[in-house]
Parts: sequence; C-alpha cells; structure tokens
Amino acid sequence: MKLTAKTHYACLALLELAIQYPTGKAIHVEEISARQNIPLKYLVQILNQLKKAGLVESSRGQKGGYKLAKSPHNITLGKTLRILSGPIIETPEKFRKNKTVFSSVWKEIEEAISSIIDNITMADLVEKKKAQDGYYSFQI
Amino acid sequence: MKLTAKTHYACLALLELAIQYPTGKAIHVEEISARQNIPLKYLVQILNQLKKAGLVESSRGQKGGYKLAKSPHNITLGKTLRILSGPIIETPEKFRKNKTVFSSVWKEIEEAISSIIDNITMADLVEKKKAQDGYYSFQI
DNA sequence: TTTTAACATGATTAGTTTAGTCAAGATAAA
DNA sequence: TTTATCTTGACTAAACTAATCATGTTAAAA
Repeated sequence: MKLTAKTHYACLALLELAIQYPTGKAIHVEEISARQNIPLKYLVQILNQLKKAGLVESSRGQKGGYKLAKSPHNITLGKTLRILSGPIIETPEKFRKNKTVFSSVWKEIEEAISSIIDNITMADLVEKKKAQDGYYSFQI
Repeated sequence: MKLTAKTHYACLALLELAIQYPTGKAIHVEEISARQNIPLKYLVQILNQLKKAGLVESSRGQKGGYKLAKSPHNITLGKTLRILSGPIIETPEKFRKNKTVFSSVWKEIEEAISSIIDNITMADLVEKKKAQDGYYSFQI
C-alpha cells in the first residue's frame, strides 16, 4: 500500500464531499481544490477515477459539480485506498508465483491492514474532523 | 512499506545466510546469487547495505564470503525491512506536518505491521522453510 | 438559441525511484 | 605472486509519480 500524494488528495476530496453530503448539493472541483490545496487539474483526474469506481457522481454545465454517490456511512477508507493504490500489499510479478516463507507473512500483514481500513467509514472521518476542528455537539 | 524486488532479494539472501549460520562458514555472493536467482551485482549492493547496518559481515580473498553478524534468533524481519525500505509507512513530505484525520489511521496501520514483523526472526523463517521443503525433525 | 460555467478525456512532461549494470580497485589465502 | 574473493562509486534504462496542456462535451441561464 502506497500512501502517495494522490491517495491523500483523494481522501481529502472525499472528506469534503462527505461533509457536504447532508445538504444534497454538488461542489465544484475548484472549491475542493481551493479548500484542500489540491492542484486543480490533478484533482479532476482523481475525481474521475473515483467516479468510475462508483464512489462519486458528477453533473455538468452551470450548477454542475460533484457529490458522493452514496452515504458516507457506506464508503470505507479501505474501498477508497484500493481504488487509488490497487492491492494493499503488492509484490513484484517475479515473486507472486513461487510461494516463499514470506508469502504468509505478507498475507498476515495484508489482513491486519484490511481489518483496520475496512472498518473506518468516511462518516467516521467526518466526525473525527469535526472534533479536531473544534465543533462540539454539546456544551459542558 | 514497499515490498520491492530488492526487499525480497535481501530477505532471501538473509535466509540463506541464516541456514548456513550453524556451520560458522561464510558463503560466496555467487552461491547466494545462484541459489536464489538474484542478479549478482545487485546482490552485492544489497549485501553491502545489510553489512553497513550490521546484519552481515564479510571477508575478502580466497575463502572469503558473507555470514550473519549475529544469530538468526536476533535478526527480526522488521529490522531487515526497515533497513531496505525505510519507515514502514511513508507519507509524502507535504502531508507530514499538518496532522489530518488520516494521520492516526496511518499510525495505527504502522503499529499493526510492526507488531507482526518485529516478532518474526530469521530463525523462525528458517524453521518454516525447512518444514515447507520437507525436512522433518522427527518421524511419525 | 447563444452564451457560459461547469465537467471529460487523452496526450504530454519533468522529476524520482527501481532495478539493475559497469569498471576499476583492495584483500587475503594459496 | 597469483587468483578468488569482496568494495566502491558511477552510470543507465524503464517505470512510476505528480502533475500540466489542449481540446472537447454538457446543460443551465440569458
């Protein structure tokens, strides 16, 4: 699993869309780009990839933009990372066939990572972000 | 954590050296290269890296070669992987400073991986390999 | 119906990393 | 002194990353 700039951009963009989700409104690429400091044209590429994978949907023309294709509760971090980075653990072609003593270790690692990222939804991350940014749902 | 060809080569080479360890003898690069199908010159580079990190030691001239610098029981897979691939989880410079909601997730993943690879020694892997290859320490 | 504010898509590119190779040298045993 | 080994630094091709560029298509609004 590679945590590249692209991966981060995708997660941050989805987070913006997840925050917006309850309003039902679409957001412009430009707005996401500005808010999260993501190169505009690169973000377009990334959103397209997420769209093809069925995580976001878009509309064109004036009043166009992007929104999540489904509830943040139904979008896991695992799904997102796999779309952007492919398989969690990637071994070079050469080592994929012949099983070595390491194969089972890589598998164990893959399962450990999966059990973490498949149990975190965008909704969880929105909650976390709100807490970090200082929104409180109740006063002490 | 990247599982590159280099990573695999290093692990396979260490495994060869670990198997040899009880005899106290050094092995030639060429032998490791032939047995594990590792490009000779590339293997030299890798062994040098492992040597600098204190995992293997070498001697030159006739009867020269490589051997483990310490017992296979004291060489973990974690140590090896960190020498070859650096930190387990690597985020691009850009995202390292500002902590996002993802930071704690990456950290959790890193800890999960560490707890696996830091608890597997080369000795464990030698045992595993012997079992796979069909050596049995007792008959049924 | 024309304008315009959006998204769509394929090609291109600079920089970095990966996976090696090449060449000339240093050491130690026979 | 020969020879089998390791040592070291420079070099290179291919792939990947992180973008940019150019040219479209769409749909709402004027």
